[in-house]
Order: sequence, then C-alpha cells, then structure tokens
Amino acid sequence: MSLGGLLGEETGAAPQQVRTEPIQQRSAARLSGLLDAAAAVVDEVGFDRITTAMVAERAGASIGTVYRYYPDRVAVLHALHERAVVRFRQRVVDELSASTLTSWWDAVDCVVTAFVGLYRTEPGFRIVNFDDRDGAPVADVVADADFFARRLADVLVNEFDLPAGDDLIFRLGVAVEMADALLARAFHTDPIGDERFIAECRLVMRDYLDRFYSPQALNLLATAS
Amino acid sequence: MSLGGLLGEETGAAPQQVRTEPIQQRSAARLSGLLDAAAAVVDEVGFDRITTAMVAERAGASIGTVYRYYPDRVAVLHALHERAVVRFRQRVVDELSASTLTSWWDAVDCVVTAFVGLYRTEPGFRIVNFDDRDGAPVADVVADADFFARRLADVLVNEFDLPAGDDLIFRLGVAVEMADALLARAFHTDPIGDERFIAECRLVMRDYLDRFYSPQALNLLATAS
DNA sequence: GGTCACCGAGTGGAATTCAATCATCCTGGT
DNA sequence: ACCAGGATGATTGAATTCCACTCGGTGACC
Repeated sequence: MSLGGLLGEETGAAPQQVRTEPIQQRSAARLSGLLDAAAAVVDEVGFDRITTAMVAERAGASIGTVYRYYPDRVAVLHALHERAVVRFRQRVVDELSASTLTSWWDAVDCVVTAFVGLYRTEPGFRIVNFDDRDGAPVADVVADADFFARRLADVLVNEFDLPAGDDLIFRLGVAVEMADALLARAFHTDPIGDERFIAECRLVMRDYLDRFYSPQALNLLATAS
Repeated sequence: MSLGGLLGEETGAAPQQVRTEPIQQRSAARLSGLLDAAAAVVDEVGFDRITTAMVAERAGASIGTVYRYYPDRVAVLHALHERAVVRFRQRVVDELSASTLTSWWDAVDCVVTAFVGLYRTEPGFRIVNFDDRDGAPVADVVADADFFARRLADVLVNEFDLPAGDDLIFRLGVAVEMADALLARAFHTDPIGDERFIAECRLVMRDYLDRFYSPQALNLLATAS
C-alpha cells in the first residue's frame, strides 16, 4: 500500500489533486508551503489527528487558502502522500545510480535503503502509510501497489534477466507488502528506526525472492524447460 | 499490530475500557448489543466512517447510552478490537485442540487458519487492523504485539522444544507483522479473501521460520553448542 | 480594470455533555 | 410473603462544542 505506487506515474485518472493550478509564482510557494506545514503537523499529531486549521496556521495562511488549493482535508493528505512517493522515486533512482549493481538483490536493497532514508529525513514521511479507506475507489490502492510491482518487475527483468510474468509481479507485490509492514514497525516508535527490524526486512526480502530467483532456482527453471 | 495482542491477557494497565461496569443484566446485553451494532457498521462503512449516531441507532439505543459506556468514539473501536482479539484467541485454542500437531509448523498454520476463519465469519473483524495512532500510549501497540509473540513463543517452546529466548520472540514478532500485512491484503477487497495471498502467507511463515527452526537448523545449533 | 490570492466570519454536521426521566433493586414495615 | 418507596442504575435527547468546509468581501498583481 505505502511502498505501493512507487516508481509509478500517476494512475491515469488523476483525481483532481489541486483545485487551481498556480498562475502566479507566489502561489507555487504557498502550495509547497502548505504541504510542508502538513508534513510537520503529521509528525506532531499523526495524520488522522490533523486538522485543516493546524495546517493553515502552521503555513501562516488562513483556512480559506487551504481550501483554495485542496477540495477537502483528505486531498491534502493525498497530495502529501503523492509528494512523498515522488521523492521516494527520485531517491530510489539516485540510490540505484550511485551503487554498482551486481544482481537483482542489490536493486531490492537500494529500494529498502531509499525507503529507510526517507523515513529518517523526510518530514511527515509516515504519510506513505496513509490509506484512504473511502467508499469510492478502493481499487486505487490495489492498482497502485500492482503498478509499483509492475515497474519494479520491469527493472528486474530488463537489468537482471529475471523471468517476466504475472508470477514475478505477484511476488514483488507480496514482498512490498511485507517490507512495508516491517519498516513501518521499525519506525513505529523509534524515529531512527529499529535496526533489528530493518536488517530483518532485508533478510526476508532476499530469502523470499531467492526461493524463486536465486541463480540456482533460475538454473532449475532453465533446465526444466 | 492486529495479530499482535493475540493470546495475551489485557496488558496490566487496562486503560478504562468502559466507563461503568454493568451491574444489571440488561446493561450487559446493551453493551454487547452496542458492539454488535458497531461491528455491523464497521462492515458497512469501514471503521473510520463510523459515527456514534450510527452505532446508537443500529443498537436501538440513544446517543447518550453509547457515551454511558464508552468515553468517546474511538473507545468503542478499541472495545470492538479487544473483543475481536479475545474471540481470535478462543478460535486459536479451538483450532489447536482440534488438530493433531506434529510440529511447530502445524501450530503456526492453526493461527493463520483461525485468523482467516474469523475474517470470513466474524462481523467487523477487520477492526483488528485498527491502530489508534494516538499520542498517548503508543507503546501499547508494541507491547501488545510483543506480548503475543511471547505467548506464542511459550507454546512453541513447551510443545515443540524450540529454543526459548529473545531471538524466538523477535522472530515471531516479525512473522506476526508479515502475516498481518499479507492477510490484510488478502481481505482488502475480497470478502472471501484472496487465496493466493493466504497461501503465500503460509508459505512465507514456514520458510522464514524454517530458516531458524527447521530440524536441520536445530541440529546445527545443537552440534555447535 | 480585471484577474489572482487571500482572508476569516458563517454554516452545517458530527461528537460529546448533562439534567431530567424511567427501570430495577433493596429495605424495612406490615 | 407482600408491598411502599427511596436509592441507585440506565436511558434519553436537546443543548453545546468542535471542526470541516463555504463564500462574499478585500487587497495584490499584471
């Protein structure tokens, strides 16, 4: 869910994130200022205790300004989530290009590293755990996670010759779900992140995927076919 | 978090779940009636869309009655969560005694089976995923999960001779976190539960714990010491 | 002068309180 | 045994408070 959506472009029907596209430059600053304020508030009170008034005050704006840009309270959270996802994507790219990758494992490791890094440095990053259990488009979350799994699958297929297919996507989806849970646990209390859970997350990722995609497993697949 | 707390007695400082302990028998019925109503509403609108008025109306009571028993809205959710956990514990016990257990794996499997069964039959069981990101007692959730891991560890140590210790408890905590995430995913959309995720959950549990507690791994441990 | 931004009192709905009322239990007198 | 009637438990719903969200009015930019 939270790791879900990573690497993905907006899902086709971007649900009108902002009401008004900023025309003047000052409003662009307002917009990011609002998100910065929201991020700070998220760190202080958590994202379900957040109120529009808090965000406005923290941003040095008035309630009306918040509503000028966002249709409602959750839209702010969605936007913050979106920004966090974008920054995460960027971080993953940075991490990948800064590392020498010798196997798919290194790529997966980079993803974990990026996620952990942002948890530590990006204000309000816990927003990635925000899941709108709304009535309307529940499928969005699933589609989101699925989309990320697909993108990651593409990378692993193209760069490391993993066998493409629905199985790979499904397993990456499972891996995302598990990593998400373990890292959320690692940072649930500890703002630095409990190293034990982080390390165990890396280990689980590797073991789980190794079952199917270790060199040995791949050899077996190759000889069997 | 959600599987967390299973098998555990209430954490020492039970945070005043109900305002008034029921004295007369009719109020006991009221209390469970309120929870039944809350469970139904949870299934209909989800546990963040729930309103006290909905619960009251569904239970055939008035708003005031809800507040007689619960200090606020989230207290109702906490109570429902608590009841779900209790029923889960019972189900695990039933499941364990109804099965012939030949190894620790069977016990773990029973836990998964019990969880899945309740997801399918217990109204509002998704409340187990309710995690109050409140300011106050964040430690409760952690302590909760830890407590469950301890209890499960006790069972596995006593019944199947797994090596006791903090490592076992930690790993069970990790397993709980992962199972929780995968089963929540399985039931996120599908009310019957996506079998693929359920099966993968069982597989992951076994593989992960096998790494440390398979007969082979235990033999290595024994010979090494 | 005409948009673009912004403001903040006002509106409405949901959460929560509380004083009044009803139901049940208890006790002592017959 | 029975019952009156006070004490305490239980219920009610109108009133209050809090918060998301609207909108007509005021300046800022171009």
